[in-house]
Amino acid sequence: MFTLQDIPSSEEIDQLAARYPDANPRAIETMLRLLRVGSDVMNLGESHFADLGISTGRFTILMLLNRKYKDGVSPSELAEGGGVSRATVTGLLDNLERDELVKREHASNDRRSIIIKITDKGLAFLDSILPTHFRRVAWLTSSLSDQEKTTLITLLGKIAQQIEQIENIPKT
Amino acid sequence: MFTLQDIPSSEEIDQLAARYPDANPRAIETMLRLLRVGSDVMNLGESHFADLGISTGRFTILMLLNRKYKDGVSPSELAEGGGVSRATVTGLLDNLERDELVKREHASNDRRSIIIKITDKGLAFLDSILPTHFRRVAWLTSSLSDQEKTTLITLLGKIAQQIEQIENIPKT
DNA sequence: ACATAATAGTTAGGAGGCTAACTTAATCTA
DNA sequence: TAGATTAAGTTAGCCTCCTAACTATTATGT
Repeated sequence: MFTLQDIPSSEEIDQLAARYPDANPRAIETMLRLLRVGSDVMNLGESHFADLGISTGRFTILMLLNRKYKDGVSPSELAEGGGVSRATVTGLLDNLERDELVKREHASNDRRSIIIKITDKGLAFLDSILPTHFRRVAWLTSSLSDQEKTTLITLLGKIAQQIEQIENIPKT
Repeated sequence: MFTLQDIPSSEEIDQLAARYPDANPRAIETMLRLLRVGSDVMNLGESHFADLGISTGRFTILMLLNRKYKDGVSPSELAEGGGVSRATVTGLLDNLERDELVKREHASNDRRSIIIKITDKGLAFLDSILPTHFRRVAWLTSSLSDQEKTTLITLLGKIAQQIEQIENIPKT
C-alpha cells in the first residue's frame, strides 16, 4: 500500500489547492490522513501476522470460517465475505490446507462445489493468537472514549456513503 | 488489500469478544470500519488511476516531484516521502521514464546518486488529471461539515499515536 | 592513508493481490 | 429435452509491493 509518509502542512495543501477551483483543502487533508492511518493499521497487522506464520488474507479466511461458518462454507462465499476474488481464495486455501488449518470436502448436493471447514488445529491456532490480537486492536483505540469511537464510526460511515454514490458525482 | 466485506453486527462482535477477556467489542468494530473505508478509498483511487494509465505509486511519485521537488530529488528521498522501498521506486521510475513523465539526471556532487525531475509532459499530465482527482476527493468528504472533518482528523490522530506506541502495549 | 562502514541505486526472487480463460457441472429456455 | 448460458473452482500470467544481495561510491576512524 502506497501512502504518503509526510503529509503536507495545511499551508502547503492550501497552496496546491488554490490552483484548482474544485479542490477542497480540508477534504484533501482528511483523506490523506485517513489513508495514512488505514495503511499503517494494515501494515501493523500484516507484520504481526507474518510473525505468526500467516497473512492477513489467511487470517480473514480463518475468522470467516470461525465466525458463522462452523458447518463449512464454499470458497465463493469466502471470496464474497472477504471482498476478494475466487482465484485469490483458491491460493489462500492451498496454503491453509497445507498447514492443516482448513480442509476441503466434497459438497453432497452440487458436484461443482466444495465445502471448506476449519480443522481442530485451525481452531486451536485461532485460540492461541486471538487474545493477543484483540489486545492489540483494543490498544489502538484505547485513547478514544466510547463516545469518540461512536463518532468516528459515524463519520467513516458518511464517507462510505459517498463512496457508494461516486457515480453520481457532478461532472463539472 | 484484504478487508472484510460485511462487517459483523454489534451483536456478533459482542458474542465473539465475550470469549476473550481483553477484547473490546467497540474497538473491534471501530477498526474494522476504519480498515474497510480506508481500503475502499484506496481501491477507488487505484481503479481511477488505472483508467488514466498510471498507478497510485506513480501518481504519488509525480505529486512528490510536483510538490516541493521541482528542482529534482533523489530516488531515496522519493522512497522515504512515499513510505516505500528504494527498490519499488526504481521500478516506478522505470515506468515513468518510459512514459517520459520523469527524467533521470546525474548528480554533480555524488556520483552514486541521480536526480529525478518531472518533465514538462509530466507536469502537463498532472494538470490534466488533478481537477478531476481533487473533485473526487472533495466529493468523498462532501457530507462532512468542516467541524466534522476536523473531528475526524483529530480522532485518526489519536489512533496514529497509539500505533507509534504499539511497543508499549501491556503484556497481559 | 587505508581498511572498514555506510549509502545510492539496481537486480533477483518472493508474496499476495488481480483478471481472463479453462474445465466441469448445473440450470435455463425454446 | 437439446443447446446455450451460467456458475464453481482452478490455472496462468500480470502487477505492485517487499527483502536481500550486489556494485559502485563516499564517509569514517584509527
